Amino acid sequence: MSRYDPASIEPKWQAAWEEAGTFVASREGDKPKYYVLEMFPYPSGRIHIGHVRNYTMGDVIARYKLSTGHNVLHPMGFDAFGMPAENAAMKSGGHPKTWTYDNIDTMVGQMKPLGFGLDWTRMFATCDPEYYGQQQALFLDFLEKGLVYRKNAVVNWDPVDMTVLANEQVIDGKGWRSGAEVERRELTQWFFKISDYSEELLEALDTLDNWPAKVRLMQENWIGKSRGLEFGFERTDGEAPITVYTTRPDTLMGASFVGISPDHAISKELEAQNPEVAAQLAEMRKGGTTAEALEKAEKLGIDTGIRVKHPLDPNWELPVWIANFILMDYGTGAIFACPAHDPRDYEFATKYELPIIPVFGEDDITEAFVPPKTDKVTYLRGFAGATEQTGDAAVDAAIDLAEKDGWGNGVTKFRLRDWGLSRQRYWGCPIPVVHCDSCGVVPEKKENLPIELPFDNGNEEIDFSIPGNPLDRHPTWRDVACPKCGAPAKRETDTMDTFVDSSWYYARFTAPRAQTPTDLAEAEYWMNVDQYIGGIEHAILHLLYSRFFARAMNITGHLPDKSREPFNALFTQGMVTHAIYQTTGEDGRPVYHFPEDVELRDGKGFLKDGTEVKIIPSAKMSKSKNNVVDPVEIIKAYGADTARWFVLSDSPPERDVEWTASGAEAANKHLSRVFRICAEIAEGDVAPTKEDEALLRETHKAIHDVTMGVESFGFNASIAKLYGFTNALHKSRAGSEVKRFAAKTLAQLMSPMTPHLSEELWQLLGGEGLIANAPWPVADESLLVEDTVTLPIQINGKRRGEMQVARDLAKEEVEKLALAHEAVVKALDGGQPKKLIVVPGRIVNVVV
RNA sequence: GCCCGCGUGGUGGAAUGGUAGACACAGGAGACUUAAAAUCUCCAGGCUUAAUAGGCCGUGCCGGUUCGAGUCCGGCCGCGGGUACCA
Repeated sequence: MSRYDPASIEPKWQAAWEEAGTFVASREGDKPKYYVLEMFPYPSGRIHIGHVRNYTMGDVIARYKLSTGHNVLHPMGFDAFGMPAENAAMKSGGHPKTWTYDNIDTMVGQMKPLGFGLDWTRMFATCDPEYYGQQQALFLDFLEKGLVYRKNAVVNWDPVDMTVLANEQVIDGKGWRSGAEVERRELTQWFFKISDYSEELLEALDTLDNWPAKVRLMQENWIGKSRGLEFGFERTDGEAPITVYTTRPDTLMGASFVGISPDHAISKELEAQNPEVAAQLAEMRKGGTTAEALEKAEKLGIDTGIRVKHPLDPNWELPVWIANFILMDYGTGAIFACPAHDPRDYEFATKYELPIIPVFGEDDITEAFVPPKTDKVTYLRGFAGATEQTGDAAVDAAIDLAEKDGWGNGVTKFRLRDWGLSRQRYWGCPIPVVHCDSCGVVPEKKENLPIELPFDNGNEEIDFSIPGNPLDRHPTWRDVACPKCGAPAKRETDTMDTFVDSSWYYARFTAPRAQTPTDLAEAEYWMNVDQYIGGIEHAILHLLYSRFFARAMNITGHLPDKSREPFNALFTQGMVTHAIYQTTGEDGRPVYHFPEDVELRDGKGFLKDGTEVKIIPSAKMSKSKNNVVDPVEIIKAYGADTARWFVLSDSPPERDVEWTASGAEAANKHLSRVFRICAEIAEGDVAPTKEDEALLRETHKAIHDVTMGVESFGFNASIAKLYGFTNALHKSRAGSEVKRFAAKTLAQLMSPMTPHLSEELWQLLGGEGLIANAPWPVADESLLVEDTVTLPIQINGKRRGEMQVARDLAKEEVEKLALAHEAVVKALDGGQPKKLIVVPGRIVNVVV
């Protein structure tokens, strides 16, 4: 009997699938279609174990759907633009393009041996001119429909390198290379009008039944619809009033001061007039642009000297402060502060000794009191509605009053901001417009697309060793004739955010070689994505941007109406995490070490030279943190099926798993065992026995349970059942015919997870054709029900015994049997039960 | 800071509000073997007990709802993800 030898069987079956075109998506026949998509990878250089887990899950679905009679589309590509390629070029020379395509080659080379049922004929990378040229066409169509515009926005500015930094490149408020303190600076940039769709994107969340509730909740909070009051504070100096927006108008009697953003028009006016204010504002603008940095920054304020009148009491004057925690992007960039009921206002008021006046609750407070708006509270200084009411009711009453008295308006606002897509970087999709002195911003002509990135600068490769955007200092690329008037003009040198690339790739996969962004007939057939699979880290940005893009593509005629929500079902798989090993470099910034360089002793980690490293447990695998685990060694040692089986077993797919190297060997042992058991059965010649029926029942139970697991993303549960079924098959003394049926079924049930082994077993057991094409087994319902069940007996909720009863035994009979049970008799001690609960087929609980 | 999750044996984890720990890993005992590997059989939450039976404790911590809570509710603690230029 031959042994399980993945090294020989895996390439054999991969070749067989390729030759048969098993996974090439086809529209043939009148089969239903199924589109399964995993979030495509960034070509970082090597695939890691998280990719294997992600793509194996998608492959299980794809192969399962193929065997249940679907035309399956299961494509793969690369999200290939982005900073790491430029960083690599900066660090070790070379060109982002060669770096990226080399990485893609490597990764495809690593993925193919895993035997994924992918349609490789559709593969593309977003950095292919063929792809990004169509993206430029989309941009031009969006521009024409008013879905793109320009405005000022704040970026991280490194004053030493004279360059824009990504948030990731700002570490503790300092530039990652220069170490200089970062400033916030305004630039004119391109924006998608996603905010026009705030309401629709919010409401449509309700239709996404097959999305995780937590993702919908996160998007709901991100879109952040709020109802509040907008009103003007009259200035005592007679200048134009300051308009504020507040979601808590009920706390107006607790007003302490009016706060304006450092980027507010009044702040800028004062900055121009007053050098002292200018200096203080410069201080406020230090640090990064992230919400976290802004929120956590020490509260800073400047008293403008301006005074305003309280809308409810003309004799009450409030000071106007510039405050660094107020965002210009949200509301009107100005607020009234109520320190008693807002933690940030409280911190600010305490620091600058401004009044703190409670509006509801206790009159004597030591921290901001912020109960949920649905809670009823007692108003000490209410001015609208009842004395005792919920925050929501009080807000409504305050808005009504303001509108009735004519000093304010109830308005609905969204937190969602327009999507800034401009990036001052080389390795991205060029924005296809030209800046002309006389014509202004001129769209490039479609026939000139793609506007390709220049590979070199004249005769030499583009230089990435100097900070800044090489496109900006590339005259032959940058200087062009205006497409409209022909006069000398300059190409836009900003490129697009890489989120643009990933916002429509799912649509492109339906017709990856089309001469237009999509082919409507193909999109009509294959869209929507029936099952999208990816990491929870994309819950907000990528998924929201994609939802917006699908709408924009529908409006511009590139997608059918049904695709305005492009992903019918979403599954967010957990991440594969791994500890980060960190020390601190001479410059005070963190240095990350590879796991193989760290020795673990008593839960502490040490470098070879004995330096202790800080261990940050369970962190997302990230190339920049050097904690990525490479699956190649496992594949080499045990084969692809073992790797696939292993990443699916044990952990529920939605949960994070901490990577450990043990266990792979065990998975391999199990597959060898399955091979051995099946090979023996293939050769067996035993007449039917009285155990046949029992094995038949086990087989049908396995079909049922494994199928349920696959359908519900419970792959770990499916695998647990498969272990159980394998053990049952191994122990069974049934005849050869039933055993062969059971073994063939086992091979089929395993085939989405371990396709190569299953093909081999299928062949060995005399199955017809490829197992990949064999119809999925169907469980015989009549063989699933057991005649008798074990009923646990509880006394006061604690298990005290059990009894065997017929499955459909009447409730009264069960009660009678339970009361006669030894443990119950003892507990009752002659008395009557207080209560008797019988859950048929489940449990009996006696309360004494 | 804010939003969203997660927390169960030595380990990964199972459990429509109904027998907590399925299925595995690591471990232990035995069979086979000259021996080892491989394979096969069995044991296994903690405490109590010579052992078994029995009992008690036990799903991060504190409290609540319920006949019954890992599961639902409230409050903490810890860890992770996102936080709009990492992808």
